[in-house]
Amino acid sequence: MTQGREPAAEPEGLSAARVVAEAVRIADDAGVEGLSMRRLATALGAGAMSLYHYIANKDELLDAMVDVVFAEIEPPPLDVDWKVAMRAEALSAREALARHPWAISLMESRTTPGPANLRHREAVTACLRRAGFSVVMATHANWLLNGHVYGYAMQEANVPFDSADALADMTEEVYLPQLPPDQFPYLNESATELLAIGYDPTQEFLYGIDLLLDALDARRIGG
Amino acid sequence: MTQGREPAAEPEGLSAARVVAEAVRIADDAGVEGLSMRRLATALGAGAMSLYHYIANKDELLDAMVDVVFAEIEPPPLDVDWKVAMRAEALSAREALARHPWAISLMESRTTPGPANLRHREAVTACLRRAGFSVVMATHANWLLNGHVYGYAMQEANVPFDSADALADMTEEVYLPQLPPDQFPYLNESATELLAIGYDPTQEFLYGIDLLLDALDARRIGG
DNA sequence: GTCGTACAGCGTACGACGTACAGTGTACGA
DNA sequence: TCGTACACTGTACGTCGTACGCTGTACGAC
Repeated sequence: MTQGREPAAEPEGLSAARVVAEAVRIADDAGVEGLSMRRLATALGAGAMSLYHYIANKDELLDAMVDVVFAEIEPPPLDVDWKVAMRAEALSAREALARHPWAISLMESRTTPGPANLRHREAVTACLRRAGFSVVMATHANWLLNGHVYGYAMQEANVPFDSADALADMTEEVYLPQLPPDQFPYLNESATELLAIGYDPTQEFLYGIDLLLDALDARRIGG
Repeated sequence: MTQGREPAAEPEGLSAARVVAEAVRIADDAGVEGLSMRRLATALGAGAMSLYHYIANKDELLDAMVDVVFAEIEPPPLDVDWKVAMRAEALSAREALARHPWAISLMESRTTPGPANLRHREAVTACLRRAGFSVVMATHANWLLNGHVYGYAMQEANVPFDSADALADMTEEVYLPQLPPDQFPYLNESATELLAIGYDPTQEFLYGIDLLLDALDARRIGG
């Protein structure tokens, strides 16, 4: 058996970072349900049990994967207006979640935040506090903005189309027929009109973020 | 073997509704990961494979379970101001998700809405349209309000304490020690201050809903 | 040079899982 | 009396996470 310092043909032998990175890659193109310890090990040119030298169990692996996603979110820049900064942060978060669609479902079940998560939260809180938010108002803002990012990602997952055209086709052929006007007059009307104007749900994210930032700005002092 | 019209000692023999209801009960006190077809069957006094006469597969069961949760959400009452109505609806949704914590993680992965889901969406859309929202503005409102409910539920799942006291204890003993002031000055400050004033994250939901309703009201006409 | 120890990795095995398949007894219409 | 349909089940297969005990190698101490 090939052992010791020559794993197979891989860069440098195993390591926690390499294990987690490969897990992310697999989840990216097969989903979390497609990520098994055996498959992960095979992709790394190793046996399944070797992974347990770097991670305690699969749950810890999932924790680490979520933290990788948090590490990809750009913290809000500190040299611009807070609204511009938080808008950029939210967009970056939305992009990270779009790159790793599995992350949103994992985040729900993970209760202990990883280091990248903490670092990111610190940066966001710093941005808000420096902009004049009180601790309580910054907490409100954090809950609202994060909630928008997560809530949008969840709803987007239920309408999984990458283009407005694809969504339009699907609406016409699948959704609308399920919405007879006598049973669902308002949904039918909405679907019809949105289809006609070439509706693109991507805009919803920005609409919401801007609405939230404006509303928070108005309540920034006082609260 | 006891067969035919006398299952065991259960109400009326199996049925899709009974299977789904029992699945919800099991998930309520053991989580989705504690729900297996064998366990569900045992709880119903049946063999595992009997379930497949009422549901095609486990995925379809999960779809049906999610729809049960939607059925529990009170539609917005039509005889009051739209803000009051939507506030009540959001609260009801938040309560349903709190009763069934597993639902939020399932909703992410389910793409085909069940009948209760559709009925509920129809009622919400009706409420908004009658309040003067255009189709597009109603869509904005829907995304935002739903997003808030889901996003809040997700964040709440990461801070799983039923009382402000329990959260305070945990903050003092576990969270704060992980936030040294030199590394996380702002998070440390926030945790300390929130701890001092007896912060209760439950209020965040209402704060967010009211902010959203006010902001949407201002944009109701035009948009 | 020899040896003890620590480390990295692996093979096997166990008890769960979802579910395909091939039955089984009973009720009921003909 | 019989055929068929129905409600239900036992067994078995392939997969999962992972406990356990084994390997070969590197390296410091002597």
